[in-house]
Amino acid sequence: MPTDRLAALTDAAIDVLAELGMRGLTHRAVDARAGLPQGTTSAYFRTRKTLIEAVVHRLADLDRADLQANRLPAGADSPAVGMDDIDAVAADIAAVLDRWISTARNRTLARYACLLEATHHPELQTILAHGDASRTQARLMLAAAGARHPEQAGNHLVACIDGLLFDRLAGAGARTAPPAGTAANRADLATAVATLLRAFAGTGPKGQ
Amino acid sequence: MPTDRLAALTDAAIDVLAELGMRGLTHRAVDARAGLPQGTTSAYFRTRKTLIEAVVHRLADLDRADLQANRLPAGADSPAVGMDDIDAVAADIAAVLDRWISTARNRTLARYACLLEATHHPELQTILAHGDASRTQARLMLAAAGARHPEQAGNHLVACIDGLLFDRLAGAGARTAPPAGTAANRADLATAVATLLRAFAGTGPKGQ
DNA sequence: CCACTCCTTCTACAAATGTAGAAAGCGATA
DNA sequence: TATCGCTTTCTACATTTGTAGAAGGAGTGG
Repeated sequence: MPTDRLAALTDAAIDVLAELGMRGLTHRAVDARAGLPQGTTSAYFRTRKTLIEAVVHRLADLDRADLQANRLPAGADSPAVGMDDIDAVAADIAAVLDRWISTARNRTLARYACLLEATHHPELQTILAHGDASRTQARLMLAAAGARHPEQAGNHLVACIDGLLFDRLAGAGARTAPPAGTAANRADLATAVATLLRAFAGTGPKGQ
Repeated sequence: MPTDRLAALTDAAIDVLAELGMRGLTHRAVDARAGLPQGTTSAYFRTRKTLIEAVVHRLADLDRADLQANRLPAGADSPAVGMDDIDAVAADIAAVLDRWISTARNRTLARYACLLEATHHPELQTILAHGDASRTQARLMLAAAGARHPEQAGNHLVACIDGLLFDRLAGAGARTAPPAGTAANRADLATAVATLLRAFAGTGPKGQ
């Protein structure tokens, strides 16, 4: 059954992509990273294109599973969401973000590499998965909180949260912000996210 | 005088980087893109590393010049900034962002490619330039507006604005948002940026 | 035991790439 | 004009990479 082998190869490819960049993603590098004999990747993914597509699909799957497991806490998208909940929701989101730059760092890096690649290879845009699910959730939540234009606000909100993520992953925040994986980082992210939630929900600020 | 030739090559390299990605950035590809005889890039940048470094420096320079030319309007960082100004400031920022995804798209794409590359090649992190200058400006502005933690808020603000940028460049916003270069896009960005400014300045929202 | 089928591993090879050095052009100065 | 120093162009070559196919097992049914 080649399915575990395929998964091993694809995961190795994600690591290679994260650590060596799109340029370093070669059949042989994946073999080495997976600890499998040379030629293995080439046998399973006859062309480089199929290898990249496999990576994209796996990333999409992982993200889907991740978001599924990390539903916002009960009621976050119900009309009864109040100001107190917002801090809780923000903390949850911050926890996810922090994991994405610490534990799941490689996956996140690989995703950004693929997003950039999708710019000149439109067929890769399956990676919408992440963005789309988040957007729906954001839209529902903001609508429930009484935002005036939940669709637009949701899009802006998700884009901004992704900005916080990328900043800590590859931007200046990677140097200036508290180290990934620490409570301080989660706290810092949580205040930012809370500010965003309040702002895009259209309710007053609580001070930062 | 090789300086214009160097500039031509580096600019061509930026275009190649934007259009073909890090993988497509080869000496020969740059030659072709610049319309110069094969071997030219190899003569000026003996190794690929120097070529990339040249690209990074050029991007940093261009960004510096851009930010210099696009200082926030008079008084934006003076204590007298009021709520009315915020919309004007937001519109200005939105205009810059819109240009970065329409006219200057290649430059922006190349910058993100380099940022990702800097993740595994720390010596490339000269690209701070953009982030740092923006951060300083943001911090000053927020401090003047009376934000409680201007440093932290400034960092968050810049990260979020970059998130809006990346979203339209390579994220879902590239498909869902109004087309780059249009007034509609600038307007959409402006409302998002205004919301952010108000939120991180700690002043009440005006509704989105 | 054999034949057949799959999965795995190895090998081959053309194309592309990084890099260095040779050749060629060209302006200035004696 | 001959020579020198420079920039530009061309050529060569070892590596790396993508891709295909051959060789080698290992299990299964006859």
